Amino acid sequence: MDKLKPCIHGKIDTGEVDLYLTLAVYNFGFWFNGVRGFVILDDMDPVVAEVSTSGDYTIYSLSGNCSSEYINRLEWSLGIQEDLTMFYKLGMDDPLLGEFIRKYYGWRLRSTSLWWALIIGVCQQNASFIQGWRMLYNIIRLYNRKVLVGKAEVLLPPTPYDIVSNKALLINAGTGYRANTIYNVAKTFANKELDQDVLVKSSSIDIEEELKRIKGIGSYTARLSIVLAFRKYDLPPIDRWLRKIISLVYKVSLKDSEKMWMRKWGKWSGLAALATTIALDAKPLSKAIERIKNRQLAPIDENKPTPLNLWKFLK
DNA sequence: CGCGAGGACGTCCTTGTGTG
DNA sequence: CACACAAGGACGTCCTCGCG
Repeated sequence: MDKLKPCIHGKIDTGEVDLYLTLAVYNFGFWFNGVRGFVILDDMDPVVAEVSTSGDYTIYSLSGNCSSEYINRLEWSLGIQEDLTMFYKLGMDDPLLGEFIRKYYGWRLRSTSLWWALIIGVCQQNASFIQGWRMLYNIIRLYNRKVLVGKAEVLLPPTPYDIVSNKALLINAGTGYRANTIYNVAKTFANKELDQDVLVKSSSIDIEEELKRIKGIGSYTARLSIVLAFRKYDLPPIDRWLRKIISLVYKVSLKDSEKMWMRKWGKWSGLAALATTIALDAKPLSKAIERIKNRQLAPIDENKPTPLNLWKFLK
């Protein structure tokens, strides 16, 4: 097992960002325990930051040296510098997201590598929220890639090479037909046909088209991974669930839902889409509609997995 | 010929029904 | 009441078909 050595200590000036929320949402127990999180800054040549909810951090790398660029990357991953003023302004009185935005204004999306973002997207296909995250959990557990961060063993997502050389584990992870798509994605990365650092310079529209060339990656998956990996929010990943909800809340046809959403949220459309899943605890459609009717538009911590408390269940 | 609508597909979860 | 099992629901992508 690779041993990572500490290279930079520091404290994040969090401003209005709530690191608890930011680390908790859509996370696993092995990466967040309620007070400290591990943020993977490089999942190929492993670089991992250990971050406390108060902002103290240590960055670890193989060599024990690392450029201060990694501090930027950590802050970027946690959305520290992201100015959401306009997003809040747009959403403050929104019938769907208003309450969430008022109560959870400290939340920031936690970004991932494009590689892992695509896997997240594929696992959400044709699956309920918990089903998809269980697949991701299984993938990480089965490939069991670990590094030593200080004294702690930390799991990392498998690399594209791990997956290309052992496709069978994907099937065991309960990914079903998605195994083929994940394998296709892995091959694309392993063959260097996809490069996050190159793509980042393109527009969302062009990135989406590029990603859709991979068989099994459609519009939803491409857009979700653009949101997660690039913090570009202008193209919203809208699934059946959100389409129905939009049509209900804003009284538009299913067909016009996406147009309506983009008109309302503009360049924040993708972030708003993700926020909606958190606000409604990613409940299946029928339950989500009930929640909207009862005006329960902020997360409720029941004893069941939700985006916000997932880390308490999948450890 | 290009485009969009809509069906097929596939997997696991939830809900409902029946059994002991 | 506990459990097993069946049926239906939740979903995104791909492909076909028919329309303009």
